[in-house]
Amino acid sequence: MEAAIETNDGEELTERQKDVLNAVLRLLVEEGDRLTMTAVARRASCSKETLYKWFGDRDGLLTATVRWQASKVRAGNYDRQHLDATALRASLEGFAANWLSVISSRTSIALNRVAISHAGSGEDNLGAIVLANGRIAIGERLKPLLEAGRDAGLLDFSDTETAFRTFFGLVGRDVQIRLLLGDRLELTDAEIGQDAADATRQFLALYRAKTGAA
Amino acid sequence: MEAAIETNDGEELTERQKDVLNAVLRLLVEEGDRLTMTAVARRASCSKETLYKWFGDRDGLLTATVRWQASKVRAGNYDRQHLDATALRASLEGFAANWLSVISSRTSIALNRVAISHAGSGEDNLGAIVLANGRIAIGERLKPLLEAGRDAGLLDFSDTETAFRTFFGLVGRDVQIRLLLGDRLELTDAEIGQDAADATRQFLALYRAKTGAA
DNA sequence: ACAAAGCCGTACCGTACGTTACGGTTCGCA
DNA sequence: TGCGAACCGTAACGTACGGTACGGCTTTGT
Repeated sequence: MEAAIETNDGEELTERQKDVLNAVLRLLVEEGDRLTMTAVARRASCSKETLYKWFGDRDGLLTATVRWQASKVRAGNYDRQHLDATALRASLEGFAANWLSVISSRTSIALNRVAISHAGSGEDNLGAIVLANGRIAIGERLKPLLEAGRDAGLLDFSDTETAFRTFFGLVGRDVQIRLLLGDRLELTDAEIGQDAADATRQFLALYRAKTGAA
Repeated sequence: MEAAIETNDGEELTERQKDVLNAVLRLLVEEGDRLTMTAVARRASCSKETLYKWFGDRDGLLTATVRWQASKVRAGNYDRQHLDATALRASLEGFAANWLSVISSRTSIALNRVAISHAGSGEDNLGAIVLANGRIAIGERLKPLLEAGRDAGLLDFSDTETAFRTFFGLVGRDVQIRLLLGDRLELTDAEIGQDAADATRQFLALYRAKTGAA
């Protein structure tokens, strides 16, 4: 029940197809889920016939778009050999800041909205894809860091998943739900950095090993 | 920019109208946002003409439904005169458990989904209503408790809003976004109680006054 | 150079659904 | 008892949009 099942793609797309999906992304940000196939065709300067040939139907187009965006976001894992308290803190802050900028981006908000809409309308895997490339992907990337921190004697926890979920909560707090519900909430880079630092400080206060260094 | 603006209602509804809105709620849970006016009329055993006379149009019906549910959920504030460490912890756990059962209820998930969908589709206040009666309402009810805890020397923080958002994050973590995206995640009462206790313990670890009691 | 394939733009089709209209029935009230 | 208002059930209307068909243009391969 982990990632990799829903992430097998983003490639085998021609440049033209990527252009089309980028147009869908822009349209999704502007119009939300009410985008029409006609609007997509006009924006992407392609025919509807081509859309249907390439992506099957409307859901196929949305699915391809979500996968395409996911493949663009996928970042490298933070695995370093030398981990001290300073490096751990910096890495955690990096994760937190990155996550906050992702969830507060217009693209992420739009994609989560459409995925949530579809999750409410019967059988659909858009939600699973977004989940696999959001919440789950960040978890898979962060957990090795947490365990490395524990191996280095810097952190103390028994269950990695639980520790990760705490970090997730401390970082995200109410940001995502507020944005999804339409709350105006412009996060500047400075605020993101501050929030990331605060969340990291709180996380370390909860999970720093008693015998660890400062 | 606080509540009370979007909450002026839930009343001046006849019993028959409440029945209709309850039917909408049930239908919303079953069908999601794709519910049709015809389906509502059939389920509620009323005519479409009546629906339009009472609620104006489809959006009016949804808005009335969201307000009606909000008016049902509104709970009393936790204000007690005698607050010691034990009572504070119990109250926080109560808030946390209550919040977790709300956001994991099928009704809340359905309503948040439709509100989020509409927030993505142009001008709409469904999101604002849900926000005002969810995230903001719980904040308004919890903040007095936090400040009472501070006044009693049990808690230490400078900004109430920030402290509340931390508590919010520790309690909710990834639960709401996972449920909204369609993740199967059945929370039993026992798990909710456990999670509420854990979140409260972590919150107190972060915000307990240095000079306070155990 | 020419045929075949791919694609653009547009017109077209079918359906679902929001909204309105209307005949028939019930209920409150004088 | 009779009248009007409210309401139910259903039929009908108009539109928006997903999906398809087709004529013409461009590219590719031989």
